[in-house]
Amino acid sequence: MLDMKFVRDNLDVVRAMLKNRNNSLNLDGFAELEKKRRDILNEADALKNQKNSTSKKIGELRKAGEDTEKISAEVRELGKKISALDGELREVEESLREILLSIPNMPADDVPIGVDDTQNPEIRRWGTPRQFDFEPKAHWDIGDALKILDFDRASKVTGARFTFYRGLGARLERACINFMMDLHANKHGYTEMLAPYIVNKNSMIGTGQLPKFAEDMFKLEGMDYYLVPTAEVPTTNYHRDEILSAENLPEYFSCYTACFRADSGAAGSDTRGLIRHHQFNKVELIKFTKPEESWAELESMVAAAEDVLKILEIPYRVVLLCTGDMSFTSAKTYDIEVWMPAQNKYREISSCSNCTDYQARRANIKFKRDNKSKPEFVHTLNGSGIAVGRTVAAILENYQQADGTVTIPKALIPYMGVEKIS
RNA sequence: GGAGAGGUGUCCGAGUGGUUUAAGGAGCUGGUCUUGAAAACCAGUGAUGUCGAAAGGCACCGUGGGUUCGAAUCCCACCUUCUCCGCCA
Repeated sequence: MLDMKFVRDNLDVVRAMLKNRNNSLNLDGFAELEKKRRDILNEADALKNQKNSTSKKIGELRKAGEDTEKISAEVRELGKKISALDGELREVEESLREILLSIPNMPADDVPIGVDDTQNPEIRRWGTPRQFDFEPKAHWDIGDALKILDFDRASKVTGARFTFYRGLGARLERACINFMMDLHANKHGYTEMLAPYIVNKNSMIGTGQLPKFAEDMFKLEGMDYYLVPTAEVPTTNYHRDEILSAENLPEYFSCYTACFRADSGAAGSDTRGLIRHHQFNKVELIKFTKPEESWAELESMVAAAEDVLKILEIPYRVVLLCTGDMSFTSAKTYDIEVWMPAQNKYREISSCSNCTDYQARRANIKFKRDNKSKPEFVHTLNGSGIAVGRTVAAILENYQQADGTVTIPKALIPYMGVEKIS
């Protein structure tokens, strides 16, 4: 969330930001509420001060054997006033917090203002889309023909938007996970992590999924537990309510999890294939950095994610998300879009964001520059490194052959044990 | 799942109702000594959050309630850690 003082002193700036993000949140009344909070707080604190010193006096009087009945009654009255004020304060603070939790992060200055994904500038392209001398098939048709993806049985066993991988299809998914985890650990300096797939409510608030996006999540019945929508949630919350020391920053983690998204709003698009599922695999990259380092760290995080596609030799492009297309917690996001021959277009396969101090403030993650200095909020970054199911889809489409077989990218052959799927 | 024992500041650790503005260590900062360092000694510091221009105030001893003029200390609930037992991939 944003700093309350910042919102108070920059209401117009925040309002303009909301507009750029297509966010309809109304901030009327915020300033009044914030003032009310301080008024109540000051009044309550003054009364508490009076109460504390009087109570101390009672102790002394008792020791001296004097009667304290009258003065005790006075303090009792004070106590009543104080608890009334405290109750009022709690309500005001809850309302303020609710508002603050609903305000998205401030986009960085170099993020273009735009309405939707048609206004995301392309930053760079890598690789040349292959020229096919036959009509390239969609990955779901390839997967079906090779009997390595089974959507029909998944819908019987569970429902729509799930899949079974089988045989070399299952192995290809697993090979991609292992290849990505090894790459980030060995080459890019990330500490490997395996995290819980279930997190509590405070974690979901910490990274910004709650309270606003509850309908996108799978919640466990009768508990305040949620299936993780991304490894960003457990891994960023790893340091929730902690004060880190500067010498350990920046800290890099890579974490594979299955990801679970209810995504009810997205029904209707990408109904076929691996692109939009309720459960998918993803290798996530997370960084905790000092504020002054986070922009450079974002660039190197995108580079690490791009490296996956470079080594797999699949064409892609990088776009910078405009204000209207950015996620709630992000100050700046690059998407990597992979080339999908059958659809003849680039499709999102990674999203790398600098959340600046926005999540750190929600999750209370700080660091100290040295022993004497005051704690400051860290900056948190997260990025897909990369989405595994979509990588498999991209491999199937980009590496398909005229005879219906799929060759395996060189880097994955050691993980697969075979050179093609037939 | 059952039984027992715990959760105190950066760390160790004392503290069962009123100089606790949290003892005492360790640590950290400065100094003395030393060629330099260590050790020793002296002094300082003592978590974090919040309101305030500042002085200063308020909150905070796992979390949330309660009792009391006054709670780290008493009561209740919850969370969590450890030990033992049971079950189990």
